[in-house]
Amino acid sequence: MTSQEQSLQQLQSLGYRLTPQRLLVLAIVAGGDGHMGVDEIHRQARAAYPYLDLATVYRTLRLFKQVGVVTEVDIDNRLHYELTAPGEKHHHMVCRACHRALNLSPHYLEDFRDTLLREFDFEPDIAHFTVSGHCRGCREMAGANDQDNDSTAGEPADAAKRDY
Amino acid sequence: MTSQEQSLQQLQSLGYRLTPQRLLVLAIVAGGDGHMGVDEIHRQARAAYPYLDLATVYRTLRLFKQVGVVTEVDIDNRLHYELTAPGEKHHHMVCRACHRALNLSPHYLEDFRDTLLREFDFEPDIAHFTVSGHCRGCREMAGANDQDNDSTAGEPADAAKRDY
DNA sequence: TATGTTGTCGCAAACCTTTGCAATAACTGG
DNA sequence: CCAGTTATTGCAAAGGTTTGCGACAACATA
Repeated sequence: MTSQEQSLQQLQSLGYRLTPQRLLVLAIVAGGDGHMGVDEIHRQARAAYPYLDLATVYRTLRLFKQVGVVTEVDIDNRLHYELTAPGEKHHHMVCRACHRALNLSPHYLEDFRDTLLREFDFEPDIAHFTVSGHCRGCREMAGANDQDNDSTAGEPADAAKRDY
Repeated sequence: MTSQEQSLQQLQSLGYRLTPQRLLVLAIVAGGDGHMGVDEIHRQARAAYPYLDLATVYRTLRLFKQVGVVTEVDIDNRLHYELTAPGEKHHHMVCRACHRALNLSPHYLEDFRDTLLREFDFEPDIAHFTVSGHCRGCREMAGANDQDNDSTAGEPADAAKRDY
């Protein structure tokens, strides 16, 4: 049984229905390499099934996330999704300057999770954990920038103070 | 010199202008207890200055965040802000079920930050760090729920599978 | 296969947040 | 104190995401 079939069976066993829309979205996310934007998923889905609504894509992906089939990554305030590969799970570090997403092994979060659970009875949602910050390249480029550079621009190299 | 005056002077020294709108928003955030929603800030601001636009409130808060004057907290996909109290800095754990925000001492994040910096040259944006998950009360209520319960409902206690 | 139940879809509208733009106001230098 | 520069505002519109609702379709049962 493939990973996709497992996901479908899991959905069904939880009482969710297997609709063509869901099969389609799952196939597309599984077919893409790495995280895909919602609009891209929608565009590809429309190619096969033109009536599929964007709202349905959002709902489907939200459901998939909830059952663990996909992992959600917030990149520059836009939702992206990738298949949750069992055995290759990872979290993400997203650079706020260049908006690239780097993978982060779960290993780095285990201690943190354990601490929160032990100290506060708080179970962090590490499954869809994303750390935002600045990657090496963009940090070098920005030079001796203080602490909280929140440049939302598309490209780095514009550390000017205008247009906050 | 009060903390607010310091903030204002910092803004000015960075080349930003001191406008009545900014003074007002700062005063309101400073006056509130804990994090405030944008709409609430806007509502209070309007009482004093009816023409103040919501977009200005957003822009002002974004600027304040960027300079470190306020801390941003994402609660249930809505932005909230609180004054960054020097010496009492803290991060947040936000429960996805009851949407309450708990404070988290920076101490718990230092190791994590150091590791990311050392291993990946990635500087996490811990200043506005928020961990989402489930708090004690909601975990007890949900019982033996598996892993990723993403109930977006307003109140707990409805762990039914409908309305994903 | 026919029928009932109810989860899901498409559509439209709402929500929160951001952005483009011309008019305005804060700061600078004279 | 006046004029020039340019950051900032208000407004309107867009952008990404969510939601209400009636029609529809997936699943179960017989």
